[in-house]
This record gives sequence, C-alpha cells and structure tokens, in this order.
Amino acid sequence: MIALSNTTGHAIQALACLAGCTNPPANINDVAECANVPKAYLAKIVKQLNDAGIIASKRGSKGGIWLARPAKLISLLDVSIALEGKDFLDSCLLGTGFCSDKRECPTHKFWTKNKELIRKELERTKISDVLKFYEERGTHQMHCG
Amino acid sequence: MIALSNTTGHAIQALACLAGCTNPPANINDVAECANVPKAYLAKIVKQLNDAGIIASKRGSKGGIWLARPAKLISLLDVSIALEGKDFLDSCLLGTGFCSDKRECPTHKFWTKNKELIRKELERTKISDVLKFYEERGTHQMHCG
DNA sequence: TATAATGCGGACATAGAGATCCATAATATA
DNA sequence: TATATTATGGATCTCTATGTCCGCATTATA
Repeated sequence: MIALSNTTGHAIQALACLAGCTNPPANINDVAECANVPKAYLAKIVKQLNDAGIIASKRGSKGGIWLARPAKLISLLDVSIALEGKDFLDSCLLGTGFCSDKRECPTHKFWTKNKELIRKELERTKISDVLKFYEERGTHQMHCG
Repeated sequence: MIALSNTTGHAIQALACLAGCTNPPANINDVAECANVPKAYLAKIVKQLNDAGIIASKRGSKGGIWLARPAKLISLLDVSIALEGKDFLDSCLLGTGFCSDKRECPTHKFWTKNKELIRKELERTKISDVLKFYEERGTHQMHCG
C-alpha cells in the first residue's frame, strides 16, 4: 500500500479535533473519541506531537492538551515529519534497498518529481483545512472544556 | 514511508535478472544471488509470480524458472498487482480508515490524480526497461544455464 | 492536606511483513 | 532403478507498527 502510516492518519484526525475545541484544554479521551482513535494509543501519539512542538499539555486536574500554535500554521507535512521522521519522503518507489549510489532504480526520476508533488501538497494542506473540511460535512463532533 | 513493499522490489529485481538469462531455465539460487534477495524468500515470491502467470517453472534436475512471457510484456504494475493485490493503489494517502463514503479525506482529489500518475508509470515501465537500465550500469550479473 | 483528574512512562500484547529451515514431490540422467 | 537436482509447501522465527494495561507524577480545588 502506498500511503502514510496509520499513526500519521490518526494524528491528523486528532489534531483536527483539537483545532475544533473552542475552550481548551481538551482531554485526550475526548479527542480520542472525536477522532475515532484508541485512547491509549492516542496518548502515545500525543507524546510525539508534544516532543515535536505541535501540541502543548498540562497534567493534573483541569489539565489537558491543546495546539501549540494556530491550526493554520500546522501542515500535514509537519505532522508526517513528527511521526515518521524528516526523511520519510526519501524512499525509493520500489522499496528499501533498491536504489543506492551505484544502483539507481528505473523509476528514480519519476518518483523524485512525484515525491515533490506529494511534499508540496502535504505542506500546503493545514490542520485548519482538515477541520474546515470536516465541519462542512458535520463529522468530528468535538466535545471539550 | 511512501512506497511499494520490499517484496515487490525484490520481485522486480529478480525478474530483471531472469530477463537477462540467455539460456533458460535459471535456478532460483542463481537468480537470488543476482538480485541480492534471500534465496528461501525468493522461492516464496516466485510461487506468487507463478500463480499470477508471470513466471513458469519446472521441478527436478535441469529444471528451473523462466519468464512466462517476454520481458517487454511484463509491467511493474503487473508485478505489483501480483504481490500486493489488485487494489494496492486504492488506498488513501493518510492511511487506512481515513477515507470512507461519508468521510472523504482532504487530500482525496489530489491523491486520486496522483495515484493515476503512479499507476501509469508502473504500467509504462516494463521488466525489459529495468534490465536495460541495469545492463547499462553493469550491475545484475546473471549466471544461468 | 487530601482527593480527584489528568497526562506520562514503561512493560507487555498482537498482527502482518519479511525471512529461514527442512522435509517432500518431481524430473533428468547415469 | 537409483541418484542428484530442482521447485514446492508447511512450520516457524524475527522485526516493526500498532495497540493495551497499569502504576506514577503532576495539578487544581475542596
């Protein structure tokens, strides 16, 4: 399957829910429910987004999580890099170990261009766009605060 | 990582080696060595390519494997479908479970177009192209017959 | 200060891809 | 027919992504 990881998908859903929270902080369980992601697993993802500076958090009573910056300034590329590493788009179309310095693969030129298209699309698309997209469709009922 | 599976990559390497065999049949061990794929694992891959009608084989002494049709008529798309299923390009960019009838993802239009580009490239590129590509570079020393 | 509410952290569980090992079936040939 | 050679098939192992469980640390508030 040619795609980003499920974990990245979960993260994007969760961030869109968070962006829809009008009175932060939200708690992880509510976000998990909104995003339809297993609660315990979302907690792990949140940790990574926290380390990457995309989410901020506070423990304890009345604690929770919130976006560290406006949803308009968080791109899907930011999220992908946070969860899959900054070289997640360096791969060869035909899998690991196919391309090397001495043995470039036949789809190399095509894939290099195409990855750039993907990168630009991920960079262009912000969490705010994802939220808007879902708001128009009435999904993602976020209960928070 | 956004890519085809390693198994598909292995298969493509192996088929290019097979295409370079001037007096078939070749045996799996030699192909594995040429393609730099673990022998026992290649045997599993060969089985799938056999079932898909891409490779033919004969057991026993002087037996071996060979391409079931000319390398010019085997596309990377054929190989991908044989190993990952015919719906391997139906995925959503953002992972499984993101898109559905009711909940289409924000990158849906982009990704639909882009997958078509990928499909065409895979269809356009034949095993003969892969072989030619490597022959020009002097890799893939196939010993057979 | 006690308590409830929250995120944090580590250990563990599960599933699928990738890979290995070995016995078995088929085939050519001496 | 006996033997060597080859692919086939089944069981098993390993690794990574995904997911679960539970106790701990932190915080607000009664």
